[in-house]
Amino acid sequence: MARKQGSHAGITGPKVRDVALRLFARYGYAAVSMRQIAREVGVQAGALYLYTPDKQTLLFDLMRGHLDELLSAWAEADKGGPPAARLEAFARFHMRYHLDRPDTIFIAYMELRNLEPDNFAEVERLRDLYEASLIDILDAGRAEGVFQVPDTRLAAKAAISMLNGVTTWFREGGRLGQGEVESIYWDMLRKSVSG
Amino acid sequence: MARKQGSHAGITGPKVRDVALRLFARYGYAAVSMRQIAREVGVQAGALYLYTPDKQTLLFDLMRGHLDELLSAWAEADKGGPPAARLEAFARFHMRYHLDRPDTIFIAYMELRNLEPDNFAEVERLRDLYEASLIDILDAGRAEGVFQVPDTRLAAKAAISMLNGVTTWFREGGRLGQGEVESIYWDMLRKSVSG
DNA sequence: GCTTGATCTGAACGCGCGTTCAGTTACTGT
DNA sequence: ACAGTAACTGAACGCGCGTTCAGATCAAGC
Repeated sequence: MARKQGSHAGITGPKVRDVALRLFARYGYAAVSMRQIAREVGVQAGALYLYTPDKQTLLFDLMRGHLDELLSAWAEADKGGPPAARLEAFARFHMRYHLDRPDTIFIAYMELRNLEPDNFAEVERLRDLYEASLIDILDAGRAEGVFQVPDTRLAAKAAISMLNGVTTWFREGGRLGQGEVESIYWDMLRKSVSG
Repeated sequence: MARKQGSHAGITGPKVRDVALRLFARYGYAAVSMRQIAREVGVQAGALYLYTPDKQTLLFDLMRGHLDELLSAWAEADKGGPPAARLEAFARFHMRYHLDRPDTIFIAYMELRNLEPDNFAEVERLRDLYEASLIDILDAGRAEGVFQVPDTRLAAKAAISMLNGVTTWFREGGRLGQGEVESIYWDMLRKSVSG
């Protein structure tokens, strides 16, 4: 039997990506089988190949899609203004965006080594693009004298590492709310780049 | 044929762990097969089971061994003194220790999800122990008024995230030397917990 | 020189892997 | 009513997986 009712292409396609995202995040790309994905989608394994040419592309599409969205979301959120304000906006945007998409972010940082070289290069390019927007802010602030950092590229890496750290432990309903955590982290970041 | 010459137990055992460490770090636990490990060690797959009961235990032993060493290394490196000095010692120790063992650290942070529940709990316990030593320093500094942090547990997590970040990009022979990077990171950390 | 035990091989076990494809079903357009 | 096509099944392909184990080999102790 096939296709129990109605057209499914518009449903099954996204569902495949959703399920793959969740399973890859939980168990890791290498540990998840196509049959396992198919089972949770509710189809046989063969049907997955109507929506992706292979498993590797499935992973790559998830990563590139994430980075595309991240870049355009920040482009929209960036209101300009003085560097200090832009940095705060960046920090809060980054934490909020990441906390809202834990699975996506987990994959983006953990499954890099499972990308084939070409795919890895493209993902890295997009990541550098995002990092560059933070470096821009730090450069602008240093030029104005409001930030004191010996090396903005290094500071950008340190800042992103710190902000990313939130995603590894924060859980809704814990000791502190998301807003409090955001403020505390922002405060630490602010001081770290100031005199 | 078996055992070409001399006794090998003292050689093969550590070699298995070394190879497993390197391969797990490069390709991920799930993506590395026992046959692949055996090939690089120079034995047949069956021989590995003289040195580990199974693949999972091999991973767990690497992790627990790492954390045991980390804890005792810090216990030895911690010279006490005023909180600011202890924090600097911690930061520099942490970066140096991690940069010296990139493969070990990579596994310790990436393969947690591949640990069975009991093993995970033990690893988490040891990690919390290490984090607690940083929290102690921050608490002491706050009590003396030299650190201004609203939440020492949060600050400890933020600090460790930031310091860990170094390991994801630093390569010997790059734009900056290890000493410079250490100093810049320490400076950012120092400011982030100060008024 | 013989036995003992440590060390390792080589083959095998059942199983699941990613992927392909001929065939089947259910809907759509005419 | 019928053809066409989108969506999917179910079986199969060759292959590698983790693990076990009987047997081979060599070093050491008596």
